[in-house]
Order: sequence, then C-alpha cells, then structure tokens
Amino acid sequence: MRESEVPESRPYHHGDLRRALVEAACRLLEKEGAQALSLRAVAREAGVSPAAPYHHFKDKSELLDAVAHEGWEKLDLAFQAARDAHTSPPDRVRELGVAYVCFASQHPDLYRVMYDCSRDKADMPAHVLENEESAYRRVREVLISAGADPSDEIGLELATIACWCAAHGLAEMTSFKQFEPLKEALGGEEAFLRGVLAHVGVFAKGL
Amino acid sequence: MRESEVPESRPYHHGDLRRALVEAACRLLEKEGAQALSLRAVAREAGVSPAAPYHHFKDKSELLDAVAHEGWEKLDLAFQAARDAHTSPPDRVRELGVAYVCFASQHPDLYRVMYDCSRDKADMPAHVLENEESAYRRVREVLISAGADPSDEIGLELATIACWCAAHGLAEMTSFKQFEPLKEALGGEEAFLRGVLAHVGVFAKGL
DNA sequence: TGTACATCAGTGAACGCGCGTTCACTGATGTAC
DNA sequence: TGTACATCAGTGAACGCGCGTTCACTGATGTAC
Repeated sequence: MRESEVPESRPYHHGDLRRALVEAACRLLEKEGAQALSLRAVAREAGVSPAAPYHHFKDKSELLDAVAHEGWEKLDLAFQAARDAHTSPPDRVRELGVAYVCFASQHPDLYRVMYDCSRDKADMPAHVLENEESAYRRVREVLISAGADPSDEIGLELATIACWCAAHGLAEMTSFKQFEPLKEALGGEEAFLRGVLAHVGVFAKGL
Repeated sequence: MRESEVPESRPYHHGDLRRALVEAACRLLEKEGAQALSLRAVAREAGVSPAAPYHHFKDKSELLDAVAHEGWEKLDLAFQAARDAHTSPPDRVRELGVAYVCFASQHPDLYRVMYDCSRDKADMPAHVLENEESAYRRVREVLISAGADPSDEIGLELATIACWCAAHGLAEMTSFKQFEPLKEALGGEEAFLRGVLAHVGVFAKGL
C-alpha cells in the first residue's frame, strides 16, 4: 500500500535471492578476496538481512558449494570458447589447458573457493568429470587419436591425471613474481602457459 | 623458592618458546587441521598465555611464516633421503618428485600452510629455489645431463616449472577419493604417483 | 470477484563464540660495581 | 660474594570485532471456496 514511500527499495520478496546471493558472492570475491567471503558479507553485498540466506541455503558451506558450482560453470563457458576456436583434437586439448589456467589466473579467488570445496571433500570437481564434453573425456580421446593404446585403461588414466595436475599446479603458481621476466621474454602470460604445458603428456604437441 | 609447590609446571622462563610454538603449531596441524590454527590455539597447545607469542612474533602471520619455513625444512630432509637412496641422476630426480608429493600427502595441513604462505605473497617458496641442492637446480641439471640444450635457458626453465607444477598439482589432488581404485590397481600410492609423474618432462624416464 | 487463511520469504535483534591484539603487571635473569 | 637495578619473557584480564546461527516477527503471495 505505502509503496510510494519507499520507491527506491527492492520489493519485499526478491524474486530469485538464491541466484542474487551467488552473484553477490562472486562480486565480493573479485573485490575483496577469498578471506572476506563470510555469509554476512554476502548478505550485505546482496542488500539483504543476515538471516535471509538461510531460506535458500542450509548453512554457509552450502552457499560456498553453490559458489563453487557457479565457478565450474563459468569455466565451462571458457572451455566451449576454446573448443570452438580450434579444429584439430590436439590443438583443442592444448587450448583447453590454456583456457583452464587462464580462467584461474583471471579469477584467482573464485578458483580458490572452487578448489577448496573439492579438496575439503576429497572429491573431484564434478564438472571436470561428468558430461561427455568434460575436459577429462576430451584429453582421453585425444590421447587415443594420437596413438595411445585404447585398451591400456590405466595408462590412459595416468596420462589424463598428469595433464590435470599440471594445469592445477600451474593455475596456482602462475601468479608468482619470479615468473614475470620469463613471461615478458616470451611475450605474455599465454605464451608462458603454453610453454610450460608443452612439457606435459598430451599437452605436448607431438605427444 | 617455592619451586616444590609447583613441581610439575615448566619454569617461568621457557628457554626456547619460539621453537616450542612452531612445534606446537605443527602438532596442532596434524591433530586438528589447518583451519584450527589460531594464535590462541597455538599458545594453548604450547601451555602458555595468549600474549606470550608476541614476544617472539610480530603478529600471527609471522608465526605462520615460521611454521611454513619449518615445513620446507622438513621437506628438505625428505629430499635428502630420496637423494641418498638413488645414484643415477634421472632416478634421483624422479624420486625427488615422489618424495615431494609423499610429503604433502603425509602432512596435508602443513603443506597447505606452506603453500598458502607462498601464494598470498605471490612468492615462490625459498627452499625450493635457493641453495645449490635445491629441487629446482637438481631438475635443471638432470635435464642437461639427459641431453637438453644447456644454452636454451628458457626451454630449461619451462621444463623445470612444468615438473614443479605437476608435483604441486598432484600433491593437492592425490587425496581425491576417485583415485583410490587406481591406486589399488597399481599396488599403492607411490606407484600411482610414479605413474602420473612419468608423463611430465624430466620425471619421465627417457626424458 | 472477494474474502479467509496457510505458506512463503523476508526482517532485525540477539545469542554465544573465538579470535587477534593490547595493556599494566610481575617473576626471573644477567650485569655492574 | 653480595647487592642494586635494568632488561627480558612471561601472565591474565580486557578490548572490540565479525562471525554463524537462531528466534519471534511480519509483510507479501497464492489458493480454496
């Protein structure tokens, strides 16, 4: 009834607060970093009372899980772009690796939340594994098309894991000061990433 | 004077509280995990008042740095053992990688503190770089003795970084549930680690 | 179409907690004479 | 060897803080009749 008295405020019911909270969390990660990501801060950022999130998440860790999930979906978009930009399977896989590390480099705090969620559960991030378009599957297929023995299940798996480990390690280390001269010498971060990944399994050109 | 009245308590002056605090922190990491590592908890574990640490550390982060430093020194001991157990340079380097990941696997929370300290400063851990016996130097030398072009400074550096990234990535992922069947199939964690590392640069047998 | 009522999605105040850090203090130690 | 005194390394109480979570509540919405 008295709507006109508070015209600038949002309506009482939000519409999709769950989504708004996840987005607020991402914004906060970019602005303030991972250690500023408290439930209260997220509610504040979303313009809502500290108790409101409890209508959408059981507790803080459930919100964090949702943020991580959002992160993996964003990474998936980067993957799709990398896929569409190249045709040969080996190129595609190499660029998948570059896209992975670039994503982590551009959103370091989001990436940290994503990985902390996985590590705390000792559980691999679902998005990298699940669907047929997953990075894991893709690497596996390129290994085979490049001549790996398709019946050597264990060998394939080890090689795939090695690629992934290198990508994750590089993602966490690419911001180290000490690499800056090398990046400059190579003409940018992407060239540096390509250079490092070239020493790992299927990321390497000729396998 | 009244010493006999409190015979079980430590003397008022501790002797080496700084060291005792670092050791208490390590104990706490093993028992309670990384997120339980508060300054107060460390003081409690060391049997000392919450204010006592401030006579030895400027603030919490300085204590954390000391814990990380202790961690890198412990890792160095593991490196020495790996070195002494093998003679051929390639074997040595491969076992350096295995020792690295095993250490992280056995002390996951300490490893986390070590790496968080590095990452927050965007600064590589000094112990891996500094002295002549460092892992970095060792990998570099093996690369050369295995036929790498010693004048290709950039190539050498990229290959070394790749090894290190893979080791760090694997260190953080080896506890994932999904790898357990594979570990069993291979007959243990070390075999698994060797299998993965075999796909990365100088860790690979024939380079 | 209008009304009664259950349900939903917010509010804001309050809870207890453990934290990092500071403070004035005191007991123990080492040094000068 | 003994004494005065500065310095060092502890104590324990207190500070303010932001946190996660709970609670009784209320405004808005949707449904049954």
